[in-house]
Amino acid sequence: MTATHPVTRFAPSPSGHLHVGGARTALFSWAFAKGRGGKFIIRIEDTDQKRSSDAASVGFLKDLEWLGIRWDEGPEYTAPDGSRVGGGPNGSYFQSERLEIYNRYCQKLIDEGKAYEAWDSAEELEAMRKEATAQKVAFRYRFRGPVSAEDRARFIAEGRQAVVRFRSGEVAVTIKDEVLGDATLPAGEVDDFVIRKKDGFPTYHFAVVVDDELMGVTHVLRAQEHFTNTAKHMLLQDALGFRRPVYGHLSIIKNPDDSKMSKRDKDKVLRKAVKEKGLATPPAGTVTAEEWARWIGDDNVQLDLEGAIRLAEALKVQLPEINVDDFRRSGYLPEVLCNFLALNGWSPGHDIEKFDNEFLKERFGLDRVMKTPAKFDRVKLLAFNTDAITGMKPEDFARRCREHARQFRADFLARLDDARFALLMTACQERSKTLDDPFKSNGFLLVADGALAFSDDKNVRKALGIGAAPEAGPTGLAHLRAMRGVLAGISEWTQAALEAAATDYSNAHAGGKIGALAQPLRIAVSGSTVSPPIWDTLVLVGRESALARIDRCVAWASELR
RNA sequence: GGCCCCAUCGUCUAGCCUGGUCUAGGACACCUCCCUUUCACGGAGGUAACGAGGGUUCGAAUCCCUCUGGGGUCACCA
Repeated sequence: MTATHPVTRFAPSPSGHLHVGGARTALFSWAFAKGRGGKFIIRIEDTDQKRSSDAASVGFLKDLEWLGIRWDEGPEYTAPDGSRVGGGPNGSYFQSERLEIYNRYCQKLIDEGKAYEAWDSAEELEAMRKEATAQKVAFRYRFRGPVSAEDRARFIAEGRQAVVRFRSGEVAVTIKDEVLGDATLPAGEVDDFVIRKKDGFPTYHFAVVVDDELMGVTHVLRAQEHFTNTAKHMLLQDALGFRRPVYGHLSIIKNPDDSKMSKRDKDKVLRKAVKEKGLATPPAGTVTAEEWARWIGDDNVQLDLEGAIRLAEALKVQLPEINVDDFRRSGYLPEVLCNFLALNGWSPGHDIEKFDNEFLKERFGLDRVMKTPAKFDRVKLLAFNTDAITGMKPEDFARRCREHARQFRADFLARLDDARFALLMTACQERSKTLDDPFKSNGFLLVADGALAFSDDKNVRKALGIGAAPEAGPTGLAHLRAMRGVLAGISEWTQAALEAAATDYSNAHAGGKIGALAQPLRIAVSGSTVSPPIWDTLVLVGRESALARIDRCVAWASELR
């Protein structure tokens, strides 16, 4: 590959979910390569045996696909539309399946005297670190002299295993970075780091350097936490005679409170709520006692998503969206998420801020990437999503909501016939900020007439005229009683007929103020003062249910004082 | 703590490289008013930033230094 055809890669450790920070890195890497006629590769960095690597380990691939980020090489994946991505000539794209390759290069380094076996135990290393801390210097591992053949044999007999360390040499290293600029680490900063672990697996530093070379990676975009590591990678590249990719380190994405956006944030919110409420046992139907105990006992333990959602509902707290999948569940559009993610850390200039991935691909470059960390502003994301939904063709909105419902709101699909579902869509589009809003805010459509709870709040009382002075005229409740009769006698249960009948009534009895009876009706059929337009709502609920609900509401409200 | 990096409205950012056109632009949020059968949408205005201090210069948001603040990293995790 020449410089005109760059190769980028996204190389996460295995995970079932794609974090927004990772999504942005992937998006930028994809845009950079694809906008220049190059290739985008995905590689799984699963060299840590302690982290499980079951089938769910590449669950995040579906998130990438959903965002519209396709890879030219990498794990094989079949998209929901049946198209296949992945594969490629440089496999395996799982590092755990490339051990012999790493070993070959590792051995080469040992043979050339550029790396060596180190037999220190964890305790010995710990002691050395303590010593360094006591002397207030940073711990740097250095070659401790050759190990004699007898010692080596003894270590092996004892069952000890060696790691392989890279002999870094005490040289200053200048990190070249297209985003942050160049930085020089003084001599001695890089120590003799481990390149092969006791278990025979390569460390990240070693595997990443070997794979980037073998896969022809020309440009590496990764999280800023790797910035200093780059020195190690450069030293390794020199020792191995490898080419050096161009590096660009991306700043982190932060929460509004300045903390780093983390997958643990959900648990953080839940723990806080539990603490505030002084809960000692899990609310019924949320998580099992064992899960609860494990979770409470260790702040590093994360609840599984379903359990976390149930607990959040029970505690009445809102879980923060962290993963791409969370935003999907909340009804955000993938193109909006991409747009917004790109805006966190990059901008095309000229006051342009709404764009699609095609535009990103054409315009993205490292020179306009921000060096500073960005706070993830969900409010602005929501505004972007709202704009996109408002501008959507009604048929597209309906189609995408239906798809969303299939995944996350199956009960609506089951309960509403096609005509009503379609009406719900048209009634909701202009007031929806997400694909989930039509469902989230219209739960009253699913409850049985006899189970609808009326909200006893200020707005409801005002609309119903509870406690109003008699001389103020007929109350909302009185209008509701009267409208019950009007509605029962209506010939056709359509928006037009309902509105006409209500208008007649309001002209005759409410001074032409339709709101005087629309609000009580809304309360009666939906339980609160908020719903889609009232005539749509009445049609959605249906005549029989509407009348039944009005009766119940009248009975309920008559008891209010 | 050592090493490295960074610094424009509350937030995301434009401008900085190639000093003057910047009494610093846009977007989201916020405030006011209008529209309105609820909620939301929409319309019209408005508040709001160059972290501090020194230089360089006729002139600095833009160049240099110091301070302050923030971030990253110092694993047999990636």
